[in-house]
Amino acid sequence: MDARHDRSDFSNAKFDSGWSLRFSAEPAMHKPERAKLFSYHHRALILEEGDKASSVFEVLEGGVILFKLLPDGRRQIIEVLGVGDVFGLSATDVSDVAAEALTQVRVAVYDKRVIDSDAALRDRLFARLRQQMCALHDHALLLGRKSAQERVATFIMRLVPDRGGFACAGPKPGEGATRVDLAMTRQEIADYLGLTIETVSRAFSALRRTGIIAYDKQDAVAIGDVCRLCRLTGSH
Amino acid sequence: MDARHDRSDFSNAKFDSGWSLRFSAEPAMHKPERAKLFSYHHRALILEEGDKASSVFEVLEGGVILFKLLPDGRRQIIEVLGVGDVFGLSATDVSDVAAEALTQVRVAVYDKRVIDSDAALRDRLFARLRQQMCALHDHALLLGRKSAQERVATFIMRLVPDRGGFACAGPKPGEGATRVDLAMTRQEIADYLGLTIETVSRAFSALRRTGIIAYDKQDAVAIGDVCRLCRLTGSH
DNA sequence: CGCGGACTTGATCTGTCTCAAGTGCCGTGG
DNA sequence: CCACGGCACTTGAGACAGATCAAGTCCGCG
Repeated sequence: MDARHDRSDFSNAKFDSGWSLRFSAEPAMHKPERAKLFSYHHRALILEEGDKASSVFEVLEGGVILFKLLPDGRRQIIEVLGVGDVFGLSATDVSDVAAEALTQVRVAVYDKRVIDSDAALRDRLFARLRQQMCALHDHALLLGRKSAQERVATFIMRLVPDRGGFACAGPKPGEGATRVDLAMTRQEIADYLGLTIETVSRAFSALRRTGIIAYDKQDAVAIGDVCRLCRLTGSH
Repeated sequence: MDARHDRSDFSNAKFDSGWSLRFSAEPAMHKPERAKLFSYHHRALILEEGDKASSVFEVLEGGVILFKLLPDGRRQIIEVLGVGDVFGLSATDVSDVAAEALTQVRVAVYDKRVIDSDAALRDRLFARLRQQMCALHDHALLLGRKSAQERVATFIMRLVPDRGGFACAGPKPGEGATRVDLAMTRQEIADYLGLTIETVSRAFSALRRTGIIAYDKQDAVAIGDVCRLCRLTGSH
């Protein structure tokens, strides 16, 4: 292991923002006003790298992945977005990433002028952007410094609401196994975590073998002891 | 190599935003109004993970690195910031990253209320944030999918102004070797690129051996043929 | 001149990738 | 109802890029 900076008293546990993903529509979702609404089906391409995109997209329901391709076909999934997340704003008026629907998806598209004229909307989108920025920071740490096992453990933890982060609630007394829906294929998980599909598969198998997770359908995972999984993320 | 998605006709060259870094003060820098000004010397810690930070920091002169630590001491440098870049805004009012001065640095710190009341300032900071978001996207691709050699080549290219990106000017006729100042130690480069110091050193040595770069002092690099280096980044 | 810190280089180790078979499941058609 | 094909996933064996361990070298500074 390289890059050890001695801070043995230090843990970033309490600073981990503990963001997590939700694909189901928010019950009391902000009503989108002055926005165009679009729907996309599972796996539909919403935006390509280089598409003109000066508007802001907000996910109302479902999941979206943002990815980039290298000329030789290598793919990196940059962000996995859930309800409330935003995309489409790049430095230029051309998108720097491609966007694909992970599930059936509903999005609101706001014109630049609408955003300029609506302070509340702007604040909401901006707050979310800051949240996504933190997620990108976390993910850079994962991609640059975590082992395959730690990456997969971190990935699963991100799907558990209210756990593993900054304000982790701890296990609710008498709570059974937590169930999470991966909503991504092994290939997509691999492209997100900077691994190969085989390495991801082996990491899942290893977690299952040690009894930390269980699953029959491979995308519906039951976590017996969330804290035990959390300890494998490398962050705590 | 995994994750090949056949798009043989595709190149992301034209979408690469080609952001680059500048550490010297902008000649016609926006005059910071209603902001507190601070200076930090080389290697000074500006912000720690977990520090209260609800204000926005803007780099006026010099370079800043943002990084995260894992409890066992592994470090990942998340962003390398130059003049005009911003930091300090996280999802909560607590910083999710630490910030350190890479050089002698001058920063402006804006209070939240000042930003709310000044549309021009807000637009400027927001535009820069979008730019940094694109840089984070690019960097995720680098960390997740590029080889050591490609990472180092990409790193050096980012220090070359106006080249390798979206709107690459191409070589100026009659232009000699381009000189860039790395401004970072090998350890910092390694922590930024998700590699070890030895691997970074070997990559630099290999580039020198093949004549693509030259250097005496190890942080002052001369690039004979920028296009040749650019072809090693994996992006083009 | 001698020391320390940053870098380089070599030798070896190892985690992840690559290549190659599987296995399981689900939908289709006989 | 079952055979079939296709796709996603799993598993194993071996290769290899990059990490680790261990000397060096270079250079600035007291």
